[in-house]
Formats: sequence, C-alpha cells, structure tokens
Amino acid sequence: MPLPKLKEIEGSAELEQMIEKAREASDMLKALSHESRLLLLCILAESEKSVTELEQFLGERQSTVSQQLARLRLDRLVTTRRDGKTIYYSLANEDVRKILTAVYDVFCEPVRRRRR
Amino acid sequence: MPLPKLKEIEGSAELEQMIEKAREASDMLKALSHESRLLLLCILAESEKSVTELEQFLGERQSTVSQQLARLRLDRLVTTRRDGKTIYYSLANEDVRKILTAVYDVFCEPVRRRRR
DNA sequence: AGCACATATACGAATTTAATGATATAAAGC
DNA sequence: GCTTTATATCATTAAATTCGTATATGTGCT
Repeated sequence: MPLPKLKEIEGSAELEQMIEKAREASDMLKALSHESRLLLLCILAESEKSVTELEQFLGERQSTVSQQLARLRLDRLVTTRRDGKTIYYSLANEDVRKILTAVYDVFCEPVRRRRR
Repeated sequence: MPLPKLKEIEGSAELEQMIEKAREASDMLKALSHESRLLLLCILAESEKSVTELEQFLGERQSTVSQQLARLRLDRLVTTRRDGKTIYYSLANEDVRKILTAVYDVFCEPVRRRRR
C-alpha cells in the first residue's frame, strides 16, 4: 500500500493555498493563452488603443475582437476608458505587464538579439 | 469605407513575425494554463520528481497525471530521465523557468510578504 | 517464461471555447 | 428625432479540451 507521504508532509493548509493560487494563476493564463488575445495585450502594452484600432491590427471581425476584449475585461487583464463614441482599452495593472514581459523576453527577445 | 491603415503601416513582415511568435507563446501558455499542470510544473521547479511522487502530491489518478505529463512533454515544457522502472520528470529549459518565476512572483509572492 | 510494478496510450463522453451572423445600445451630429 | 459610427451582446454551430475507464508497454525480479 503506497503511502501518500508528500501530500501529508506538505500540510493541508499550505497545499490548499498552493492549489488556490494555482487556480487563480491558471485562470489568468487561460485568458492569455490565445493567439489573438495575446496579440491584443502586446499591442496594449505599448499604449492604449480603441477597439477599431485593435480590429485593424488583428484583421478580425468586430464582434470577435469585442468578445475577446470582453473576456480580457472579465479576467481583469484590461480596463477601459470612454471618450465620446470610442472606448479605449489598456492593460489593467502591473501584474499583467510582468507576465507579459516575461513572455515577451522568452519569445520575442531572441529575435531582436539576432538582428543586432 | 474604413481604411485598414495600421495593418499596412506595420509592414507584413514584422506583423507576420509577431503573429508567429504569438502563436508559439500561446501554445506554451495553453499548456501552462491548467490548474493541475501548473501545480506539476511548480513542484518540478523545485526538483525532479517521479510520476508516483507527482501523483501523491496532486492526489490524482495515475492515468490523469500521466496524461498531463504527456501534454507537457509534447509542448516541450518538461523532460524525462529513466532510472530502472521509474521515470523522473523535470523542467525542460530555462524559458519555462522564467515564465514560471514570473507567474510565481505575481501570484505567490504576495502571500509570503504578508507572512513576514 | 511469468508476474508485478511504473508508466503510457486509446477512445468515447462530457464540457469548454471560438467564430459567425444578426441584432442591440450608446453617443454625436444634423 | 433620425442617421451614422463605435461597441457590445446573443444565438448557433463548429472545434478543441478534458475526464474516465480500459488497455498496453516496459522493466526488473524470480
């Protein structure tokens, strides 16, 4: 009979918390882990943009982009600001930027380095 | 008729590359963005572990854990080493560790800070 | 060879996610 | 108040992911 040693040693309180954090993190990562949404965030990392601008960048339908933005809003990765008819999106906080920077470092920096 | 300005200004070459990188990154993030898989990686970030150890940590069935590990292998987030009957898993490279560290900083560091 | 243990794979069912087209709301200008 | 522009939401369908169970493979031991 194999003993569930590690499980017990860890102590349920600590493990519980670890699991809780993992769920929070995976929720955020799920929002990030979509080609278009990741592109949206990269563009927004530069500066705030209107929905129309984002549509043009991605070359996707308005309703599709709007839906993806809604998802990012729900998961609190972006915030909005209204100016007349147009709505401007931007990154919601520094946490998002941190993760995004790490992703950028891993996947995009090598490209730059190669170019120098 | 609205003009697709930004799309053209960006230049297809650069944009193409950005899209390519976004797809690579989102593929990796998809693998990460799963509660159990993220936990697995966090545990592996500490040190290599056998499948049995991982099962005990997560309290999940062998086949489930093995399936998640297979996914992580496919997406090249982990590597394996066999020693007799047991197979040891560990993080595949520094890129994975970088992303994982960023996620950890955002979601787990605050907890530690609060405790001090 | 035969058995037991550790791990991997296959496959269908259930769930989740994404894209599309159509419609709705909100602000601005006439 | 009507029209245009910008954005959001909804319903439907298509596709991908996850989960559970069953089965297979590989390794060491006797």
